[in-house]
Amino acid sequence: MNTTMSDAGSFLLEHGIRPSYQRLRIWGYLAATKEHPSVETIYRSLAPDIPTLSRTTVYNSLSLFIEKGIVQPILIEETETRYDADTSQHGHFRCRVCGRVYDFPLARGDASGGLAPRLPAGFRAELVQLCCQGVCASCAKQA
Amino acid sequence: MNTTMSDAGSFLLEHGIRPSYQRLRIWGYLAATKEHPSVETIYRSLAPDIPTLSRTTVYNSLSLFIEKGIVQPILIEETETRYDADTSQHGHFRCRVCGRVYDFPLARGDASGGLAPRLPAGFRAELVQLCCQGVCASCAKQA
DNA sequence: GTATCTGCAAAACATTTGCAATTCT
DNA sequence: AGAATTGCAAATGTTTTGCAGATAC
Repeated sequence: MNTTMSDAGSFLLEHGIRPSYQRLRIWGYLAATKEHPSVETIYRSLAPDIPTLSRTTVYNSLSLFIEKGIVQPILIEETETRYDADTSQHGHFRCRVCGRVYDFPLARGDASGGLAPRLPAGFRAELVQLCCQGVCASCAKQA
Repeated sequence: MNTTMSDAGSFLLEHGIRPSYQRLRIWGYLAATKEHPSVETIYRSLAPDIPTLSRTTVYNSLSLFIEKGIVQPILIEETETRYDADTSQHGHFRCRVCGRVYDFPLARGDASGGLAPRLPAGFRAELVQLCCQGVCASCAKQA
């Protein structure tokens, strides 16, 4: 990705988010990584550079991003929520050895498979998530 | 389901779990419900009947059940983990209005769709979960 | 009699809330 | 000035841990 800070500003504005310095930095960090970081990871990555940053602001910003639809929370760990700036349809894989969370593409889904599950009549899904757990290629090699 | 207490005892034994009274009751409760209860729900349901029961024992028992593969934790709520005694392949739907978690069957999965996602080479999935969120039929009717 | 299991109390975390200080317009 | 935002401190709620007593084999 080749997103400059001012691009990010426009992007936030377009989604009804006032681009404060903290929000820009948090968004910038999240958009640039594929690590699916937790609040703690985001905080620790930015804090050295933004000494006054607080965890509360990270929580606040992420809640706002989720509400505005530009970030997706990933419930793949028992202990903490992870966040993903990629809101396109894809699956997540968590390695139980190293803890990393990977994206993976979904098989081209026909209406009945993939991520368009056949729900009972009257049920309307707004959000669908496919989460796997296992051992990643990198950790499997070392075993 | 038509599981008696002694059946449950054999079932636990077969899975390497010593069937203490508490474990029997917790397993019995979980196996009989489709509510996907949290620790708190299980505790509050059994405590009136087992006055000395502690949340710790509920946590301990569930951890053991998960380790032995007879219970699945469901990470579908941000606040608390829910548990399912049905370890067969199925999806979960959480209603954001009433909070209930429903099971739903998965579309017959061909190898590339359903719940057999195409992972990158070297990745081995041990657990796959499909979680949806939205509004259930019952809550949609009332709106 | 030795292992295991239970349950209380305290600790450890992640997350939320209240509020005062700060920043932006 | 007025509204939104930040960040500290305290509260909340879930889950874990240490340990002493109870229970099972």
